[in-house]
Amino acid sequence: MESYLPELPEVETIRRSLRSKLIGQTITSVQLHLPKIVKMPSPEAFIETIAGKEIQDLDRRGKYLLVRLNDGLVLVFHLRMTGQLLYCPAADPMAKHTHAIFELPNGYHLRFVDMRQFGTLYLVKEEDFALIKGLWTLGPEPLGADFTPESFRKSISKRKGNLKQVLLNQSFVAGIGNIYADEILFASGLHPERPAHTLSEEEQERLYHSIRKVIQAAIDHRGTSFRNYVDGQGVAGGHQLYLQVYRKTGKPCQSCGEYIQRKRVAGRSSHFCPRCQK
DNA sequence: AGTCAAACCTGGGCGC
DNA sequence: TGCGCCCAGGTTTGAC
Repeated sequence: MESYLPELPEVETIRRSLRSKLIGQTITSVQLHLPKIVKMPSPEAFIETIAGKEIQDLDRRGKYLLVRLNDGLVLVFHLRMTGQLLYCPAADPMAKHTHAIFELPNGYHLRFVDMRQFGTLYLVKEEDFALIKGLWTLGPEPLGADFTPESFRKSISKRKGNLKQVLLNQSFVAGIGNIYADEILFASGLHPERPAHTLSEEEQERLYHSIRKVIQAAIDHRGTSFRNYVDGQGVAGGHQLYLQVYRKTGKPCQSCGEYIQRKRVAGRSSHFCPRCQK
């Protein structure tokens, strides 16, 4: 079945694929088949408030997708592990695990599908973003202008814990999950268990540039697909062809030929080259 | 306060 | 062939 992790590059790919389709359309109504996915407001208020609202823009912060509506309202999606957003004709057969259906006036649907039911929806005013703690406490966008080598060095030198933990911490930098954390650490030649505060200036610099390089490359490749993940228009990503360590346990390192190892770090499976990453 | 594990879920993959 | 078990993973929550 669908298997992928929606990290920043995947959510950005979904945003880009849906933006021109949705802007200017009015949400006629919403069918909520699994009410618990709506965290704010109540499912009843959610259904009532969203009807008749016009989609003005699609934005993204970290792994959150922000659908900006009129009246200052924002429909916020977090896809967690298996959430999908599909834009399709209303007549298309309903996929299993379709939990919310947004009906559009052009005869299309925007459907939220999520096998594991972890994904969450919110409908809030922009001024109430602070009510969504995970969104409010997000760190800088890795490709944003305020994520600079200087701010990065300052921030990471103060962090306790190892590099894997720090990269997965959304308040340190937004949007990195398990796949890209491992790929970033390989690209920078740093071991996932390396304490963050022990990096030399040169290593800090390398890590900073690897974060930007890996995330940008994954966006350029339209995200990473395992099995049959597709974006909002049914197009698969291509970055899985470029992965160096994630799910490559026992395969030779592309750089030195040593076998890629897997180890549990920070409660997550971590893949790395024991020779290249120090 | 800071670290860690459990909880939420389903389906794939494994051993027997 | 099929059953039962374990695992994946982001984030929040609760325990020590």
